[in-house]
Amino acid sequence: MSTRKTFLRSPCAVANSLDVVGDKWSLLVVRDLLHGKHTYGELAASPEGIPTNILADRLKRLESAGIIVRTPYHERPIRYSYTLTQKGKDLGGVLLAFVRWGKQHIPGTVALSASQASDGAMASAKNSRHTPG
Amino acid sequence: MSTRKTFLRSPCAVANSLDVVGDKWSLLVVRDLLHGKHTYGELAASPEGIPTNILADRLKRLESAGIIVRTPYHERPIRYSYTLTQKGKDLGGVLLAFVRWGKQHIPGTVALSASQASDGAMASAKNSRHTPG
DNA sequence: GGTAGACACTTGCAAAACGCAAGTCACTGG
DNA sequence: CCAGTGACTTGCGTTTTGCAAGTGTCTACC
Repeated sequence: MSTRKTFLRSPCAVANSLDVVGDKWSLLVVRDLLHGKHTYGELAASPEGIPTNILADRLKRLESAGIIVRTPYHERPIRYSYTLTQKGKDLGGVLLAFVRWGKQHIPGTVALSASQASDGAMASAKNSRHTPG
Repeated sequence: MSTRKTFLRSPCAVANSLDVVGDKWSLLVVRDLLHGKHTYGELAASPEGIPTNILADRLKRLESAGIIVRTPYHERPIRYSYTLTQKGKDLGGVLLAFVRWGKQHIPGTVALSASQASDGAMASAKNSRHTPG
């Protein structure tokens, strides 16, 4: 399902990355996945309150972008588990950059995710509160 | 300008960063500004072709978010020059993370910005004026 | 075996954002 | 006076978002 399906609107890596994950929700889903969540219900329960139709749509998009994979973990009422591919895990660097910027420039924010993903610089985000999100 | 003017939908730095620059165009504007562009016309001429109403809106949003500042460079037909604040320049780290990810995972993309600044040097991207992206 | 949940989604709209084209305003140059 | 440029603004149709409610399949309890 991927034989030259992409016309790039420009060769810029930033522009094309944003075409894939440049919306308000995709990276939050990746963040939660990186955090160890892996079911639809866990993802839907994040404190930002993603609408369920958006979540379903983002999961489809992220899957077809090769960022996550969907594997059944229960058969008869079919239930899927979502996990990051390497491509998805590599977004940890982007998440970390956002965490750093947000912590530095938006008062009241803390690092709740991505800290141990690709850089140990802020692995101390665990001693704080740990309500999911 | 930082006395709890906004209700954060969650304390997560990623979520709040995305509320500010989590759309398809804002970071491209920042990229161009980092690249040395600074007038409306230069920004509108980027290869991704941002619609002018979107550009005008993003410039307002980025200004009220403290990411850019607008200073007049011509008086009688008033013309403004847009430049990044430190907060805006610090988004270079995010851009760089996107460049890395895009180059690694999206075939056909190249780093047209932020790449030659390598790792930590983004913050010093002032007026180097490389080839426009 | 009937009712009550939970989980993983879908579906139906209304509201907002986006994107294209065209228009405006203040000048400059001929 | 008329064409043109730079910096926006306005109109309007399309797309995406967001809220609520609904569906289907099971498990739990009585």
